[in-house]
Amino acid sequence: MESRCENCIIRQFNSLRAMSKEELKTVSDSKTTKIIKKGQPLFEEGDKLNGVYCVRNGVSKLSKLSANGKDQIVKLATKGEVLGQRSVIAEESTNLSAIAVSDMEVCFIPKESITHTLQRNPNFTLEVLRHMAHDLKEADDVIVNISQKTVKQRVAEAFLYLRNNFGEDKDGFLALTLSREDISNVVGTATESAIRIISEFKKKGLIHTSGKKIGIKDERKLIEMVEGF
Amino acid sequence: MESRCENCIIRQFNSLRAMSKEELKTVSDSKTTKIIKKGQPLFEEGDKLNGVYCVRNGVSKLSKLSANGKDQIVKLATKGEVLGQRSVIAEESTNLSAIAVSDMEVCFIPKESITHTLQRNPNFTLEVLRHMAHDLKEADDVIVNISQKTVKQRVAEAFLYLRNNFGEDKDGFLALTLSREDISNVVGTATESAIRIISEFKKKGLIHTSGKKIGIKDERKLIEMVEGF
DNA sequence: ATAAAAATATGATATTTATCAGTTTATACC
DNA sequence: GGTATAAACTGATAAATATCATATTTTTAT
Repeated sequence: MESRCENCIIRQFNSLRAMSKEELKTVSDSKTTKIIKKGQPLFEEGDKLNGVYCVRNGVSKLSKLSANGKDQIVKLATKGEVLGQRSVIAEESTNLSAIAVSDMEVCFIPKESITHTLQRNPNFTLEVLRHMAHDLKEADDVIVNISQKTVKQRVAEAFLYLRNNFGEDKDGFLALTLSREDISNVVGTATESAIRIISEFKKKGLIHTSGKKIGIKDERKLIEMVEGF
Repeated sequence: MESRCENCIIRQFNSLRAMSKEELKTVSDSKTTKIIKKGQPLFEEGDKLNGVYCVRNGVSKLSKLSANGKDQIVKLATKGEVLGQRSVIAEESTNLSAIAVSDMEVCFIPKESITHTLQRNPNFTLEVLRHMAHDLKEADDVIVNISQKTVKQRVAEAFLYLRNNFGEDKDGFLALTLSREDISNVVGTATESAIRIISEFKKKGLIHTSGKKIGIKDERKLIEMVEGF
């Protein structure tokens, strides 16, 4: 199931699309495809990365460990996203861990092909820059959300975010199933608090659950809650 | 007091140093120098920016208004930093307001000279990318801090940050004096809470104050507090 | 299929933080 | 220099959230 980057559709969603044919060929020749099982790390905080990971399938959480031993999930990355770029560009060890929250298929691209292109192809560099500018804006939004919204609002927002970005299955449950602990780490709260709020939402008919699966039942009310009614 | 970018030392601290002589000349010919009084905005959230601001002197807060009417300060930018880059690069209106917290001298550089260079000079683009990668890392740290540390820890950290980045005056007060409200907006808490904590720190001998000026008295204990003792 | 382990759930309580109301102190303006 | 205005401060209280203890359910491994 080895395939060429030149034919990979995923590329259309990320900065690799700004590469020239030859550059892409080099990348394709040097890349290796990996299967990462749910729960396994792509890399861990502090690692020196020798390349970047292009996500072909599945979802990874990007998180950072705090002094008190809790993880904070900073971003959920899916198909098309390139992980580890920041570290390779800044030439420093990574500040985040990347752990699969579903089975993943990723391509590892050694940093040389990336840095080489960064130094020569301004279109590519600019494209990477645009993506990073977008990430930075999102990070600003997260900061404001965490500091100004209540835990309840943030949980509601997380569910809407999960549906908008990962969709639903046939039964109306969020396609990406996270553990309660992961949810609390996205939201930035204690696991028990997240669980309590999930129970409350369920009681109020905003969501329905089945095991760890969660489905959105009353989108309007969730949106109202996020906006502060 | 009109001067040329070619001779400006500030440039050494930011991505403009990666520009060629000719590019720098173009920038210099098109730039305008502005004096911004404390409290005045460079730009406001939602503005479409026609260029970037290179800070020659003074400090600006970058903040975002939340739904409940409180500002969250995301970053404090000083000498050498270039503001508005993200917006110009992504070609979208800015997500942050920039307001002077001390008198400032800035150079406004029309976006054309920036985008033109971005498309042609990969060194420059890469340099901008490196700076943005750094900002993104810092933003991640802020997210983790806000969500995992107590308000007390964050206030302590803010004081240490202010000293490390802006220094002290002859009397041992933080060189950058922020209002209590600004401090609370950096920390992400209610103004009264910040004030209460400042009083407490003073009582415990961790800091000393004079009017709105604050000085660090016991650095070790502040550091211990940040780390959770 | 069953035991063991892990995740989810709930209650009781403690702690942290926000809010509201009011006072004092500093700052700006005529 | 004196008054108006805003900022800083303090207390009382309410609300939000974390923590600890424990029960229940689900998952995993044998």
